[in-house]
Amino acid sequence: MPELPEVEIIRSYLEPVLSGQALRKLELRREDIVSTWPKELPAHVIQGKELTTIDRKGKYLLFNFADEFTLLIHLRMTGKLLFLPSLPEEEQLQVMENKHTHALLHFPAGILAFNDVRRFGRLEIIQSDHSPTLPGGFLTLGPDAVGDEFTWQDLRDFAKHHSRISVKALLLDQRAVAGVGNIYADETLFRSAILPHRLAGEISDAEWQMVYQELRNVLFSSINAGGTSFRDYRNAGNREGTFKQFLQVYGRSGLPCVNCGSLLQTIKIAGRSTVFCPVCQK
DNA sequence: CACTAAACCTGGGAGC
DNA sequence: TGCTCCCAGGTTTAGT
Repeated sequence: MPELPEVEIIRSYLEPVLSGQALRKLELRREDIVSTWPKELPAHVIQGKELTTIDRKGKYLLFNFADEFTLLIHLRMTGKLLFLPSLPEEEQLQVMENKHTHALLHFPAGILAFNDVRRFGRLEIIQSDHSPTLPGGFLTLGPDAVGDEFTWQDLRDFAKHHSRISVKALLLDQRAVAGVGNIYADETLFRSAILPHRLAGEISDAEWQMVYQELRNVLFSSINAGGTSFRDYRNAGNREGTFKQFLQVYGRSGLPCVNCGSLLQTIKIAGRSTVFCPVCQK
């Protein structure tokens, strides 16, 4: 799925074209991709309401509507948000007829389609001021990885309380820092020259500062390049991002390290494939 | 606390 | 062609 940079690309694309518009209709082709908090809330409660802003926290998109309602969208692995007016007519038709298009948000400016092959993605409609009832995954998010409030000390402090997890597992833990997934975790650790299976409790302050800097650098660079399209990711205009060409380890298992020429290795950490250079990373 | 596997799903690619 | 197996930008839950 999209990680933070890809979700941010989608957010920044949609915000100027949709904010200020009223949601004319929420068309659900499948009911099971939507949940509401509290449960009794009907999903159509946001129909007719003005979309005021589109925010992002970690990998969540927040469509903020009038009267304190918010539509949370998480794309998980293969979810896409496609703004149909940005697509050639032929592609619009394909999206409308695609069996994996599960929801359509009708705005005056056009239709926003939610498409998700694997159906892991979710739409969650919440009352913004009822925080105790919010979905757990959203409530426990740590600081956003590109936000101003995020500091290197957040990483170190999380490590103090979870000293026996690997540094890779820490980066993937959305409670430690929100928005990092498998691609950018591996890229960050390579650029920091740190082995992914090192224990979080044994990372020095200087190393945490390095991880923090490299994480921010790679995320901002990817945002500037339109994100990474490794396989499924497309932006709201159904176009690929261009950051794949700058990946140094992700997807390069068995290929030579760009620094030293050693063959990159793959191990499993926290259930995820992890690619690293056994020589450059210490 | 922390690790693993399984669950949620579909499709693409490799190997036979 | 077709079958089987493995893999996938994520997260949650159950079991050890």
